[in-house]
Order: sequence, then C-alpha cells, then structure tokens
Amino acid sequence: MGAIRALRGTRDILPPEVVYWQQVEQVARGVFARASYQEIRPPIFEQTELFARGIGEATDVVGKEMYTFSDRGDRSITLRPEGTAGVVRAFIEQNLGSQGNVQRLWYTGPMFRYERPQAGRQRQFHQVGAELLGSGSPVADVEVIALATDILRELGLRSLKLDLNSVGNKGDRTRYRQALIDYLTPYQSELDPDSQDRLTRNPLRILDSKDQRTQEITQGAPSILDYLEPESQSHFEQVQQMLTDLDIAYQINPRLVRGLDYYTHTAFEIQSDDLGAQATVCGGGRYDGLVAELGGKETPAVGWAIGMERLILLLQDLQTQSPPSPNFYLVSRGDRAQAQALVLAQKLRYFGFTVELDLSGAAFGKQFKRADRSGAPACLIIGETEAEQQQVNLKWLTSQEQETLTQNELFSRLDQLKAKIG
RNA sequence: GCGGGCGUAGCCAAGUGGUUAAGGCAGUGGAUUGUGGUUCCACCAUUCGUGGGUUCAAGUCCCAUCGUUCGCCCCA
Repeated sequence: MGAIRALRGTRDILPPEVVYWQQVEQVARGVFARASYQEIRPPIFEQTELFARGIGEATDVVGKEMYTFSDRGDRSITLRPEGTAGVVRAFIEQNLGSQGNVQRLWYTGPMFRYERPQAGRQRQFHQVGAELLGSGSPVADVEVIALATDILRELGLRSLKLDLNSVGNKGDRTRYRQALIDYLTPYQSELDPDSQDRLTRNPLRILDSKDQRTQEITQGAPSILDYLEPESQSHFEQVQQMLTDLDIAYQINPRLVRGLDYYTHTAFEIQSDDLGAQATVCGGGRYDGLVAELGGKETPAVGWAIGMERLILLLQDLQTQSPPSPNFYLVSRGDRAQAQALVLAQKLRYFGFTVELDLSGAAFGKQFKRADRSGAPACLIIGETEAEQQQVNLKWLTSQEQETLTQNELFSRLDQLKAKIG
C-alpha cells in the first residue's frame, strides 16, 4: 500500500539486537583503552579520489562496489567503503604524525558497498577498526593482531582461526607475481573464467579462487614465502615468534591474499566456520605504502577491521541477552495520580534509578501485567486515593509484599532501596 | 553482475487447483469495575509481497517485478 521500505541491503537494528552491539562496543572500547588506542571519527563520505587512489583502481571495491555520486557542487563524492583510507587522510591532513610519533587509533561506524546482499553482507554494514601508524616494527603487527584476538576472546568467541601470511614488500610482490604468471600461463585454458581474467590483471587473487580445477592447479604454484627478501622474511618470522610468545594460535596460509591493494608484509584474517560463505570476521595487515601514496610522508602502518554484523551473528548463537529491566515500574491511574507519578519518576531517575512509567491509564490489572513483563523487581503505585494523600504504594513483585508510605517517606528511604535493588 | 530456493497477521507457521485461509506466540476486551506472573472465554488476515495471465474455480499453476535466502563473486 505504498509504504516506504528500507533500501535493499540496509536494515533496522532493533532494540533487542542493539544490546549485542553495545556489548561489542563496550568490550572493544575497553580493550582499546587499555592498549592506549584513541577513537577517531572521520567523515562518512570523502572525495572519490581518496578511495580510488588508496584502495586501488583495479580492485573490485573501487571498480564496481562504491556508492559514488556528484554533489550539488559537482564534486565526485563516495560513501566510504572501508575505514582505513579516511583515517590515513585525517592522519596526513591533521599532521598527526608530525613529530614522528606513533599514532594508535580506532574507529567504528557504517561502511557502504554496492553488493548483492546475503547473510553477513549488507550494503550498509559496520566495522570496528584499529590502525597503528608510524611503526614498522613487527611488534606493532603483533600488538595490533592481539587487540583483535583480545576483543574476540573477551566476547567469548572460541573456535575462530587466525590465518597469517606475508605478501612482502613491493619488490617481493613484483618478483612473485612474475613467477606466478610464468607458472600459471601453461594452464591458462584450464582456469576458471574469472581467474583467466585475473592472470594479467591481479594474478595473486587466483590463489583464493574456489573453483576446484583452479585450486588443483594452484596447489603446485610457487609460494610467495619463497620470494621474500631476507628483510621481509625476518619481519615475518619475528611476527610469528611473538604471536607464539603471546600464545596466539595461527596458521600460515601462503594463499591468503587481501583484496585491497595497499597491503604489504603481514596479512591476516580471522575466520569462523559458522558464517557460511562470509566467513571472515576480521581482516587486516600492514600497509606501509599507503600514507605516502595518499600524499603524506613515508609512514609504516598496520591495522584491521572487524565486521560487526558477522561478529554479532556469532555472538547471538553463543549467548542470549535481553534489553535491561527498569528498577521500578510506575503504575498510576487518574490525571492527578499520573502527574504525581511523573514527578516521582523524575526524582527517582535523578537519584540514579531506572524507572519505566506506565502511560496507558488502563485498569490496574493491565498495568501490573506490564509491570511484570518489564522485569522490574518493584513497582510503585499511585491511584486516586494515594494522590490525594501524597502517598505511594511500594510493591515488591517477587514477594508480593506491599506497603503504603508517603511520598516523602519514600524519598528518605532511597539509600536503603538502592541497597536492596542493587 | 550470474545461478538456485523462498515470500500466508507484529512474530513463528499449516495449507500440494475446489465452496467459510488451521494452530501457536504477542496484542485487545472480559471473568477479576484498585493489584500481576496461572487459568478460562471472546476478539484479532473480505485475503496470501506486488502486478498481470491460465482456469468454471488460484494462497496453490505460469510470467514479470520487488524483497529475502543459499552459492558464485567480493570482503569485514
């Protein structure tokens, strides 16, 4: 009947689900705070150029998934498809690295990609991300990976696996790329069509093709790990050693390739078997070239992003959370009584209680039913009689005990009630 | 962008071409006109996502479209 619906790939996150989102945000905030990471909030849209240059013109994200439009001033604008480019732009523009010091930043918010929606994949989706700018040390890589594993572990998620790889520096990758092309070319006609396409454009991505024949062929392909310069190799080895020191389990996956062009050296993904095709909960790595690519000083950096929707799917399987119950449910009937109930509610709130006010004016029986459902341990009742006498009935919903006091008496006992309600 | 499944009330659903579209949860009213969590009764879809078609007859078959879901793709 002409009702307007949410756009495809967007959805309303309703209060029962928001509880999980708040849980994730709270845990993430705590982990970040303890590691001295500070929150940054860059804009949701940026010049298209930022993403084109940062993520890479040849990537699918830039090539066919961005929400790009012209604004009224004829600027080409893009809704951010990921968080790193905006953070790096801010880092450069605001001179956050001016003293050569390390910046530890985190962010959360919506991202936008024009894709076919499926479970764990929306057009508007949300990420929490961490970025450590200004350190090329393998310690930084591991610090950052540990943030992600800490958040996931604190949320109670087990049975996630961490895949680790090194994609080396630019030179390493150029040499490996050539080796891979040399290896694959004789098999060209046997590869799946997508992979044939990539052979010249982006051969590394052929490694994570799901096509069976392509997988068989790549089984015998050279490994990037054999093409790392000694320095890259040493970096990778130190990362592994430190992960082991921290008891963070990982497996090396030389076929792990990230889809965004800016990654160098360490690349990692955290995956779950319970998410179907969209198994990656967290992905990230080192991106030493990006700051310079976007016009800043040469600055090493490493970071990751967690997909909130996917994480919350896992969390909902694991535990049940309900929206919080109020301390008091306020039952009232009649104009004067309702007005007094409102005043009472406010005073209780100022004292720190959570209070839900029944606005229905319905029969007491109905209001009690709702009081019960609200989960409040106690309700306060003001009817015509109480209103006249400035009284209130305090009823404990568990024991059915009820007493009548004056409203002033109630206020004088708030400390005592606080102790009782907790 | 490609391929398959699905779309019945706020939610979960039965219904496989034949007259009045099960049931449950939630909701509303009442038994109980100022006291809940149990119980009982009543009410709650002129209509099956939307539009068209086939048929004497369509929720049921066909086409289109929108949405959703699974896979490809992509990625968090």
